[in-house]
Amino acid sequence: MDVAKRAGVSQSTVSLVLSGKAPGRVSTTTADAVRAAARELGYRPNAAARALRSGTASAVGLVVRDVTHPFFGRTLRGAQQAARAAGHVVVLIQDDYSGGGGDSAVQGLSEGSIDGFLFFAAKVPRSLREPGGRPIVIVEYEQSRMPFVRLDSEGGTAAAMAHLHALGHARIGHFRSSAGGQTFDRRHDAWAAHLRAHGQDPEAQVTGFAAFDATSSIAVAKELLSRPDRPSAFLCDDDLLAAGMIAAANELGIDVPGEVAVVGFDDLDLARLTNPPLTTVRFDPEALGAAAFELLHARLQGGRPKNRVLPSELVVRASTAG
Amino acid sequence: MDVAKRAGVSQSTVSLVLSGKAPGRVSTTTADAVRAAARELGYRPNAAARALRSGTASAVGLVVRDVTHPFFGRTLRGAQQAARAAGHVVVLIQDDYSGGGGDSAVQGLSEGSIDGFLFFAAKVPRSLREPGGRPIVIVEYEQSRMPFVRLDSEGGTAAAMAHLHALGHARIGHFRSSAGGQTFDRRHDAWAAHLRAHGQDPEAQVTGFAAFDATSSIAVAKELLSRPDRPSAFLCDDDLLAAGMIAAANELGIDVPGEVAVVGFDDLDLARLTNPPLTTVRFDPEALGAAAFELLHARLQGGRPKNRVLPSELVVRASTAG
DNA sequence: GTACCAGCGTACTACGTATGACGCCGGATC
DNA sequence: GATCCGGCGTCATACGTAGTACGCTGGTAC
Repeated sequence: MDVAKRAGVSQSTVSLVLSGKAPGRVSTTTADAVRAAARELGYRPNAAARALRSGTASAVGLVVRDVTHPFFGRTLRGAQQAARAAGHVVVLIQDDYSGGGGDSAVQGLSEGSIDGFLFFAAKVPRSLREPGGRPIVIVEYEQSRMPFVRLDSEGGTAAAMAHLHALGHARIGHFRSSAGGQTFDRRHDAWAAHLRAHGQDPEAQVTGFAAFDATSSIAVAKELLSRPDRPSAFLCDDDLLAAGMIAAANELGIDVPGEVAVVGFDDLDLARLTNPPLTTVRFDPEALGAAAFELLHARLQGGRPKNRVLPSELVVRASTAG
Repeated sequence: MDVAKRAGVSQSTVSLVLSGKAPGRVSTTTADAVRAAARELGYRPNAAARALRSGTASAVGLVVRDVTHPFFGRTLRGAQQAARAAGHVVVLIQDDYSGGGGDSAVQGLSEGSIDGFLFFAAKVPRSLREPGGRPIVIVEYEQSRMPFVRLDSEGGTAAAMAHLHALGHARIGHFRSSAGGQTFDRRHDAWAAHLRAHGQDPEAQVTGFAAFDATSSIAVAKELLSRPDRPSAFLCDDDLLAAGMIAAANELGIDVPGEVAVVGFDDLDLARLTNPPLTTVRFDPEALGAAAFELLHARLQGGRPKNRVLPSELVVRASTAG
């Protein structure tokens, strides 16, 4: 090792100094000399060798099915900031972990170069195993077998429903995501619970499914808005769906919120761009990402961290008020 | 190594078989036995050891300043598909490579665990160096020092301007991205070139800058739309800006496209959700990502690949027509 | 029968780092 | 003066793989 030669010490000493284990083992003078030599030579430790020897790569993978959803970028950002503070790196892996097997990217990285995984998941297959014994923390999905961090969709839904209720809406439809997954099941359950608590039969309400894209959401929304028993308000599983519904209402000449009120979820940037702007249930994705990393980090240290549920906030705009 | 023991061969033989170098060195019978043993034991080669020994990690990093932009996810998807076909993995790194130095994630990964980098860049600092001698391919930025892949913004802008011209628009404003960078400079230059070619002075047109978020774009758009010398059409650097302008027009009671026509770039999903839907210049981000990976891969093989410029397509919707 | 060869497989080393075991040295203790 | 001890460093090894050089076996050619 060149750095060792230049500093006039052994390779072991260099390793001790640069990995921060110097105190009590190496004098300040020597440590400074090593650091100076390393800087002058532009030395960078080899990550592969370090990972091989130490068994830890100081890197965690964030696995996501679709990186495109705007909500996700902010989750990543939160995880990344938390990771950086702990001296780790987050690498993002786009992968449809279909069944926890195969030669997916996750499997490819699971041995040696990644310490653990954050699964950003609408739904997690029952068959998911911790690949190569690497710990996993699930983001936005709850199950008994694995640690998780998720959003309080129940609370958010309850707040949105209470808001609509206070505006006089009794029959409220549910425009659901066809993506499936716990997130949306929770919203649907909380929606149904509210209706039942106010003497309505959820089964009798107008509901429909659409995907998170304009073509699908507008087409389905048009159909829902054309029903003879159209409700006076719709809870939409996501701002993208809500935007689709508003676009459909505009096309059909239905006034929002006069004839139909619309509520979304997530408070995407898009929520301010629709006409009218969207009332929506906001979450804090950065906090979600940070909490997820912290759980994983605790597990890597051998701990047994507690699962977390993060709160929501209702943002009222013109699609329900005025 | 357990696999070797189980198959009754040496570790060397296992390595030969599993890395595909068996033909001519190992008999089919032995090779099959090794593969069977590996499968039964659920053996996964250690990526760190492999990277250390071979000097290549079969992984490339895609570095991006902000993963949130919808356009980006699709670029990643394209790169990932191309990489998978070549037996590589793409990891995504969110990093503001501010000056090519520091203890950024890029630097942290540059030695040993990543073979090369794709820089998805609005702008690339002059000081950017290939970290640790790892090759870089720039995405959507052109300079003489490094290989690049970019979109034909000139051609796209020319098509959009020709379209507006054919509809009778002579004075055309430019709603510009404050993000800066070559992409937008090219669009601005092509916009100016068109105007000059038709006897207009670009300097005399209405222009303004905004960021890619609703707050900024709507506020600036309102100001532009309120100018006494408001043009009959606006070219917007991005669909997000265009959506902001449409939202602002709606708020101000200005009819789109009757009083002002709006054109965006990228054909984001959002482009179908605005009211009216957006005429926009579409690119193929998947192709961009794939081309970028292919250039990097060629460089890793020691080649000197040619830079590439990918074509555009004008998508006409209601924000300019009828 | 000797020499050679092709086919098949193995021993061994290197990659660059982390770390446990050990060694040296000067000062303090009795 | 012999012993011990704390402070400071170094030696040597191991991590799991790739690849080079070598060795064995049985058949073929002379």
